[in-house]
Amino acid sequence: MQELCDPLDNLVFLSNRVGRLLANAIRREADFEAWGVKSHHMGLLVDLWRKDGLRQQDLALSVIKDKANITRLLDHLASVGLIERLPDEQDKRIKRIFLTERGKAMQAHFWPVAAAVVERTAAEVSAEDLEI
Amino acid sequence: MQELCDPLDNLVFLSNRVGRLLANAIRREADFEAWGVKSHHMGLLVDLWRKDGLRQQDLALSVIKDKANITRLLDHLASVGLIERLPDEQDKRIKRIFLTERGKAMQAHFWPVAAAVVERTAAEVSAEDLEI
DNA sequence: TTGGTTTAGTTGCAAACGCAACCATTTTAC
DNA sequence: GTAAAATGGTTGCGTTTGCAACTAAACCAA
Repeated sequence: MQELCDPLDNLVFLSNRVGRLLANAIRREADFEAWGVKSHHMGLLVDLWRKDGLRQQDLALSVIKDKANITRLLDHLASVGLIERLPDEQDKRIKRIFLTERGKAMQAHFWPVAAAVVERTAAEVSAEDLEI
Repeated sequence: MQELCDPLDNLVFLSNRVGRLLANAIRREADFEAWGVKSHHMGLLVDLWRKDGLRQQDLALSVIKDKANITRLLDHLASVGLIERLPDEQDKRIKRIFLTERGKAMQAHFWPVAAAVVERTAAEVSAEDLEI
């Protein structure tokens, strides 16, 4: 049993740790609260910065939060003027999420800081990675 | 800017996805609810299965939840007889967390199922991994 | 020693979360 | 075509979560 499990839970364990190390470090150094958002919203924003015009359902899958939460988080992001919901032309059920100018401005300010943090943690990560 | 960011947020993105893919798959196939715990407790248990006798603070760091939550989650795990808190001899502030026999029994039942799931997802993971 | 700072754990409270039920729209099957 | 099933999004509700304030114990400095 031990032989099977070690690499496996290492994988789970590591992937959790990496994401959280980064999240914590970034939270410390980049103050996204100045933009009117909290840490809960960052996952959504990062997704949108990667790819604009997603459906709420896409975001739910990628961030792995309930679609009900996505609704509420997007309500907030819209209220602080970072995103807007535009109806899909072909499918009237769908609302596509787009960054506003303010949303893109935030990305421009936020990205470099986050990048620096990740680069700094990259060393430890790859070190641990090699063990596996 | 774009050159810097792509590999970096891929890392964040991937590590999130991997952990959650696994978590979801395992939840579907191994019913830990039969042991009186919910998904929220699993991270804690996995940590303890890796290493017994940790402090609550250690668990908080590793699971990256608030230490207040660790207290509450451990309250529950203790109430269903999976763990016990023993005071540290040298430092009276510290409570060390140990698995009970029942806690170890759960590990024995749970590990093989989780292992199978992870092995099955390992293929996609390493595929995505190569992109980075 | 004493007094101030740090660390471990607990409790209160507001916010975020997952689940389920719901409405609207689209797709599938007959 | 129409009825049934599936999909996208919203709302309600009970639980979990993070933050802040707190107690107790250990550490450090004068």
